[in-house]
Amino acid sequence: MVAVENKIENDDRSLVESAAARMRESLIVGELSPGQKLSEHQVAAQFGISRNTLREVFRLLTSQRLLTYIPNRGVFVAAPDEAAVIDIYRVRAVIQTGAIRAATRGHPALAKMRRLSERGREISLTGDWRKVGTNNMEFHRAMVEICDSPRLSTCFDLVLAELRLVFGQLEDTAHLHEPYLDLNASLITVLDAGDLKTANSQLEAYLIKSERAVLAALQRASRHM
Amino acid sequence: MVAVENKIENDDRSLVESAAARMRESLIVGELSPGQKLSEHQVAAQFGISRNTLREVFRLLTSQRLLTYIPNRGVFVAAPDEAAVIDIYRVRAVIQTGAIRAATRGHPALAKMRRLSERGREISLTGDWRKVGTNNMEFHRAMVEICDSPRLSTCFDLVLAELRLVFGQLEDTAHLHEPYLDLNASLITVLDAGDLKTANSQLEAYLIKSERAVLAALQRASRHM
DNA sequence: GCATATTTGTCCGTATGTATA
DNA sequence: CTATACATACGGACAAATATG
Repeated sequence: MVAVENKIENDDRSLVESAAARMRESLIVGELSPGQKLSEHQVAAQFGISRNTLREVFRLLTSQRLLTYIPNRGVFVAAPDEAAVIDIYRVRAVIQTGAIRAATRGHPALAKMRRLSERGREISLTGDWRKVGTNNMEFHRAMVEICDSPRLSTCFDLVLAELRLVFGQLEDTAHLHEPYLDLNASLITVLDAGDLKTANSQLEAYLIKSERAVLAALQRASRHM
Repeated sequence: MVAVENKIENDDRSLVESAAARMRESLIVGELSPGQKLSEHQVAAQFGISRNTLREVFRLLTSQRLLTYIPNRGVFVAAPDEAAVIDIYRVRAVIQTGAIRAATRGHPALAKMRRLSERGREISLTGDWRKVGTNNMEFHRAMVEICDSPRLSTCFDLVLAELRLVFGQLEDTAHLHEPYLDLNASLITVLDAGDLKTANSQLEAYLIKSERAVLAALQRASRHM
């Protein structure tokens, strides 16, 4: 049902943390379908950990909104609906416009963004759209780093992970990221020039466009079920 | 050492959730000192729950930054330092200015803010500064509700809880809240008038002032130890 | 609507490793 | 350096809630 044989060097962390990381990855790449029930017994066996330890993992991922707890019924893979998507983009708007407002010329995060933007173009040539998507997320993650705020970055990571959960529900992640390569490139050019006003309007345009695309794809997906 | 005999009607939730709520309250009101080690055995006995259950509670509160995990050493009450305070106010600035930018006349949250502001004045007359502080937090919490974003509100609640942890370290919470009654009242007046520009500059003034006061108090407190 | 099987919620005992006096 | 204390993790147990036939 699910691939869990990745024992990829997680020994530096505690068992519950490494297991949480593994399950987090499974969730993000879409190996588990949203709404799916996760049996304690079964998952514990798959991950090779005890039920007690697994319950700690569940608590962690539930607090990150990747899993959903229903009392006396167990945990389920979170299934972000349209309301969730709308809310996620609301969070993004607030945090990312805040980031741009905080942008100062020469900030390390800007260089990182430029690097990621260029790398995104390279990846797009290979046609690996999943990687393009991941790269795009890293680009926006770097944008938030302009704030130099670990707490804002953590909060942002949470909603991004949730968003990837949504992408996992969709089939065609291709055109969900491709059109934004140009926008991202333009954004850093404007930012480097210090034109925060234009940068913010471009960002808002991006967010609206992206939100609409995700919502439309989500509605298509839910209709096909 | 710590009062834990409050079995105040927590039966509707699961054991771990009610225990987490109780411990959360203990942390926020300052019953436990920052940096203090929390022995699994001891705390489990005090709360009347098993160590397994307690560990789930610890995971929850750790993800909320109220506790700190040190591998193989256990959990400790989080001790937010100056860097944390600075970061907290950075988050507040981004989220709360975002909230004000989203303010529309007649939004329910504005009415709530007005109610809380007036209530704050009443409480201040009694001289119960702890309650004034709590009221002030609720005021700002209501401000974030303008966004109509559960995720932003949750994120904001997290940093507010952390901030209360800081207050727990200080003795004189009195003048940490009193001067802001006027500012809050003024803020809603300006917001009701729809003058977002002025509202934001007043908010920024508040945040800077408050941050400086907290930082100063924190430095005084750390010197006295 | 009932009886039964399954699963969650919670606890205990215990073995092992890690940190500290 | 040894001993003690403690965190980490496991497996088993049982009641209560839920799902199933």
